[in-house]
Amino acid sequence: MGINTHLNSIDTDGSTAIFLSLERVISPVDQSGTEATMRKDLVYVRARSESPMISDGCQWRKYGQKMAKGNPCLRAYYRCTMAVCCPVRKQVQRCAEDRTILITTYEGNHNHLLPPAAVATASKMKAAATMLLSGSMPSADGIMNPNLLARAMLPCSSMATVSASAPFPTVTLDLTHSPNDLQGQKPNTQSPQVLSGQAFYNQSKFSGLQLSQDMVSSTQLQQPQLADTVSTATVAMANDPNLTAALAAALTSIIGAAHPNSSGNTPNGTNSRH
DNA sequence: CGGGTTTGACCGGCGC
DNA sequence: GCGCCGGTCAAACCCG
Repeated sequence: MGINTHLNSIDTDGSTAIFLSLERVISPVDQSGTEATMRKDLVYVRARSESPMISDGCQWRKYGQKMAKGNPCLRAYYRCTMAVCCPVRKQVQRCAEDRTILITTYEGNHNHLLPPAAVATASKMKAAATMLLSGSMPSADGIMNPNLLARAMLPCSSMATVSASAPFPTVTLDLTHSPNDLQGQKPNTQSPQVLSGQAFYNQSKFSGLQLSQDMVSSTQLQQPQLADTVSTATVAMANDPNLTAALAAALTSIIGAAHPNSSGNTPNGTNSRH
C-alpha cells in the first residue's frame, strides 16, 4: 500500500526540469506499532540534468553502483554524510529512454539539521506538492485560474503553472526569476535555489508535524474546487486527509528532521533510535 | 594522509 | 532448492 503523486518544476537556472514523484510505502504490519522499522519513505525525483547528480544541498557519499536489469545505465547508491548516523540513502540512475533524465530515489528521514540549500529544495517540492494536493489542477475549462493559485501558494517563485496533461497532473515551478533577484545578480557560487532557500529557511523552524498540518488544512480548504478534476486518482488522494497527511509527512522527510526533537512524533519515527 | 570513489564479492529476498 | 537480481560491504585505488 502506498500513495504517490507527481510534480514537475523547472529548476533554478531554467535548464533543469524536476519532476517529483512521491511515494509512501507502508507495509501491512505497520499498524501494529512497529512502523519505525517497517515503513519506508520513498521520494522519487526525476530531473532533466546533464550533471551526474542533482544538487539537493546535502552531502552524499557513494557506496556502490550496479548495473540494473533493463537499464543500460549504472545505478549509483549514496548515503547521507552530513551526520554519522543519518539513515537517508538515495539511488541515482539515468532514465533508459531519455538519458538526460536523472531519476533520484530518496529513502529515509534525515536525523540532523539540513543546510539552507537542502531546505530550499525540499521546501519547493513541498510547496509544489501542496499545490498539487490542493486540487488546483485545472479541468479542461478551468474552474479557477490555477496559475493564480499557484502564485499565491508559491510566493517565492515568480512563475508557477499547473498542468493536467497526461499521464498525471503536474505542477510547474519556474524558479528562474526568484524575487530575491532584487538582490542583484547572483555569483556563480550561489544558485537562486539557495537564495530562495534562505527565504524558506524560517519555515524549517516548524516541526514536521506542523508542516504536515499546514498542508492538510490548505488541502481541505481547496477541496470544493475539485469537482471535475481530470485525475480521479488525484482527487481521491486529495479528498483523503489521511493520505494527504501521509504525503505531507513524507515530503517533510525530504526537508528532513530539520528539528528531530520537535518532530519526534513524526509519523515514521525513524529517528527514534538515535 | 584522510576522505571519497571504484569494483568485485557477498548476502538476502523473491520467483520458478 | 536453485538461480536471478538488487542492495550492501569492504579492500583497493585515486585525488587533493
